[in-house]
Amino acid sequence: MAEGAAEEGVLCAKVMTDEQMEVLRSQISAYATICEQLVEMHRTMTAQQDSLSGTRSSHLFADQPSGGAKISAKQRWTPTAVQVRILESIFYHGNGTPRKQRIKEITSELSQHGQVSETNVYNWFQNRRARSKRKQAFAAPSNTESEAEEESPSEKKAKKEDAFT
Amino acid sequence: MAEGAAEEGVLCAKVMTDEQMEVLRSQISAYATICEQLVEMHRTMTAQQDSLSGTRSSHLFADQPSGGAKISAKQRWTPTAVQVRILESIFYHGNGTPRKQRIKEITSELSQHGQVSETNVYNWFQNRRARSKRKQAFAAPSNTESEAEEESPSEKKAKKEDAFT
DNA sequence: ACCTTATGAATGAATG
DNA sequence: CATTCATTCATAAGGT
Repeated sequence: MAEGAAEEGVLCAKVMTDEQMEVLRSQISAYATICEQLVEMHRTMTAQQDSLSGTRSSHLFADQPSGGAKISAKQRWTPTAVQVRILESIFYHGNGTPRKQRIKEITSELSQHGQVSETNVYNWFQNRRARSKRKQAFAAPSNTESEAEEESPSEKKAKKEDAFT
Repeated sequence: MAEGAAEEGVLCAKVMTDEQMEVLRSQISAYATICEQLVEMHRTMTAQQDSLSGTRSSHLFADQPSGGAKISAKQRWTPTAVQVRILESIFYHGNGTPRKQRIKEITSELSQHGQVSETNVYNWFQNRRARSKRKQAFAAPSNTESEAEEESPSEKKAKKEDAFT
């Protein structure tokens, strides 16, 4: 499983090659896909079971009861795993500037996997971009060009670039 | 599970910081955990549904007997006493909102007393401020008494307001 | 050893 | 957009 690779990277060194990176990347991707499928499968089966015994015990990972009797519900939107995946994928795809129309489309698509509003989507992209940028700021304040190494007090640490959540 | 056991002493040019590693690590861990739970759940339901056929399809992906998703290592940054003192002092000094540049300076200084990243510092101030504010919510509803602004730099205990419920 | 508390980190939403 | 706020989650620390 993925643990092997992860552990390897840590135990042996603090660095990763592009290849290793790719491996991890695809592994995570695989997990994501599998999870989606499982969720779907589970949903179906749960629906079936409900007809018989109404045994519901799925509050594992923020699968909010759509349209359920949420009395003291959370006020804050929490995207489901599937939704995050979709959003991430869109974000990653390069469409960094979702227009009004685009937002609607995305919202529409996400609605199939849970309650969501256009504002949610909008905020999500805003936050995503901002945080991505901030990480870069933290990460690379130094010049990208290979110039004279300044007298750094310590090793160049803190390069926080988001993976691909 | 130990599939990446080949790349041992690879000299890597492309590096990954501990933060990045941690992100990946937790992501994989999260997916692994979710997958396990889903598999388990699915298994249970399948067993329920057709207790006669006993359809087991849970070995689709990875069904490992051992505690697989246990990838843990360094997880959370914990400031040293000295670092806390410095941070506390800076916070007390009035710089309520440290800018990027300021963060870097502080990080630099703290680095002399232990490993820190700018993200750590950033988070620290965020939390510190939030917490400080929350504390006053109880202390001063509308009293005319002296309003306590801060605590002593190195002494900031007394945080027992569980709010309600 | 478990339970509680403190606190670092993540993130949706708000504000400028 | 850039920052900030508020809430929440996860986990290290500490008490019983």
